[in-house]
Amino acid sequence: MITEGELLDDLNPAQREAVLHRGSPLLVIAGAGSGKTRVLTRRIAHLVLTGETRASSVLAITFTNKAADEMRSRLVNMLGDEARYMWMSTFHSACVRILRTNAERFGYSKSFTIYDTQDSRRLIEQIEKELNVDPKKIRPQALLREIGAAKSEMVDFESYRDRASGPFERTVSEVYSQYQQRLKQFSAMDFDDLLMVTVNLFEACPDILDMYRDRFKHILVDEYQDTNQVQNRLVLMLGEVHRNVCVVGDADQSIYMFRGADVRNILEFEKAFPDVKVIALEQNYRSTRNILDTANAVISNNRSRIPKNLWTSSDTGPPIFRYRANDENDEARFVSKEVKRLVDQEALFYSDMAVFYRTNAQSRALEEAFVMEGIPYKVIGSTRFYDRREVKDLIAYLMVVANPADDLSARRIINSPKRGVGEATLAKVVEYAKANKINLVDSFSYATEAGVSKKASEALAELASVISDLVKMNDDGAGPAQLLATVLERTGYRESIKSLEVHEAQSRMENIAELVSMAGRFGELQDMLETVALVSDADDLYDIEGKVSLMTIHIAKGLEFEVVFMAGMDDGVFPHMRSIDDPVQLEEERRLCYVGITRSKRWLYMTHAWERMLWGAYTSSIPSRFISEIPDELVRDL
DNA sequence: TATCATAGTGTTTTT
DNA sequence: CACTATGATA
Repeated sequence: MITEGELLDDLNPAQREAVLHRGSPLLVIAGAGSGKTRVLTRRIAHLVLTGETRASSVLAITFTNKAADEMRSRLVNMLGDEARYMWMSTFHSACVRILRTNAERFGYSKSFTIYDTQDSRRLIEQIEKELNVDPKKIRPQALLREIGAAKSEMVDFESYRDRASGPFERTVSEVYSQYQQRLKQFSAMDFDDLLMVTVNLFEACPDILDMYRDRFKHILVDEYQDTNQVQNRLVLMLGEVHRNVCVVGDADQSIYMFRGADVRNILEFEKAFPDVKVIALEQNYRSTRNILDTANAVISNNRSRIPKNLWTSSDTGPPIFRYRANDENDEARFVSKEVKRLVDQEALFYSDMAVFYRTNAQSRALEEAFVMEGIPYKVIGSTRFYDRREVKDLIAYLMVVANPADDLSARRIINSPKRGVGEATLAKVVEYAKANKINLVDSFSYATEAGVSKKASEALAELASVISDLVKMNDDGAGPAQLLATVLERTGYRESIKSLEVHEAQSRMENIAELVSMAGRFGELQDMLETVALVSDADDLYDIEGKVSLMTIHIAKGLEFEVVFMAGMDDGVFPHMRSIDDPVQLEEERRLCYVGITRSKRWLYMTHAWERMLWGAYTSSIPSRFISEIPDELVRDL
């Protein structure tokens, strides 16, 4: 176990102050690379080590599950097993935990289902059709976005209805209301509900709120600049009594406005707690001076910004390298050659390097070039493993087993694998379920009564019997892996894949195998489904050993690399077209650029292409304005 | 009902 | 271009 001295020894005065401060709320303004994670970890360790707080009274919120796991394992190293009792997770995971414990108090089943964005979109599209709204004219995504925005400001569908004006908002209002009713009926919640419903729960049941307020003696939140209003509300609610709230953030790294994040929460925090202690961490330990100067030069172009002076005592380092490529293939070739050269001449490892881009689509050309050069790489993010068709299909079976009220998942499995159930059959069972007020899954056994053809009703009866067996197995304690194996065999899912094209079949089987092996790590179905619903792209960061990492800049937040390539530095790509004529959004793009630059410890490359394949046609572009914001003397052309 | 071909349509970023 | 939605045909 670590000693108190060791905890504080290698900290600078500001960091130490942040670790030691007591007695009032604390706001740590932490510049990029200033050691905020270290401060957060040490602060928690110090609280527990000195006996001031028990680990189980600590609530620490991070941006990703991965970050939470890392912090927890560091704390376990410092404090021993007691650290395992800390609440350390994302807002979403913490809320799920609270909601599961108290679900019955507000009319949801304890085994409520969590819908991801894709599920929500499907449900909304379904509702649009029922309401005779053309999903082509008003895209489900647009509705979901609007509904999500409302939820992140805690506007429920009743209040939305009251304030709706104009045709669009009235449509949204109708869909929103239907959507919520349906979610409730299915005992399901979407991402935004997890947060909003928790706040509602606390408001409706003061005794529950008091319980958690009392329990969490210390609350710590990382990446505060990326919290939205509901999250802010949760923190303020929970922290109100003990007031031992410590939040860490950097307004210059706020890059999730589009998701409802509100930098003003940092200011709100100061307003909510007038006696707040503010500590600024301004020494950067990560990057060379050239990189820091570059970052500072770029970000200083943001007008709505509180100036800050991030400094470093490290060496000047290499200049920023710029390459002007003919097209995206030339750009990718340059990057791959340079990666090779750095490995050969600078004795760097592949895992020291990362390539960042603005949009996932840009990874393609890079991947091709890497394959060509034989460079090992890993694309982080892009299509989530759990979003793959076959994976979602199989998980839908498990979701129905865990929560039979989940009609959306029932709809998904009704004809996958294909069992001769089409639109007509679906309509009949849906109608039957509605008329008899039963779950859609339960209607499968009454297909004949519902007027379904003999062939289809036989298929549905068989499906119903498989599901009831699965439910029984689950009750008897069979693990998720065993359930999956049963689904694969009994439903003919495995068999159905054989009819696919060889390459496709192989890739699907691989994914299924991975899913089954992942399921094997869980004893409880519910645990598995929860993990599946809440893991993010960024949580996928294992397995980069010996590989170059490719990712969007958003995912790169919080990471650092010896060498960073920022590809696609073209006006229109980055900053993105849709942000260019809105000053507010342009500033967010610039912060994103700042985040990218500050990920680099030593080498930074920016590449741009004069021509780029876009929507199947070559489009010409000019270098990103962000490049021209870097002082010339820091840049070297290659 | 399934399958195939064709048309149309859309691409930011994600817990 | 790549994906999906739609519609004609078996």
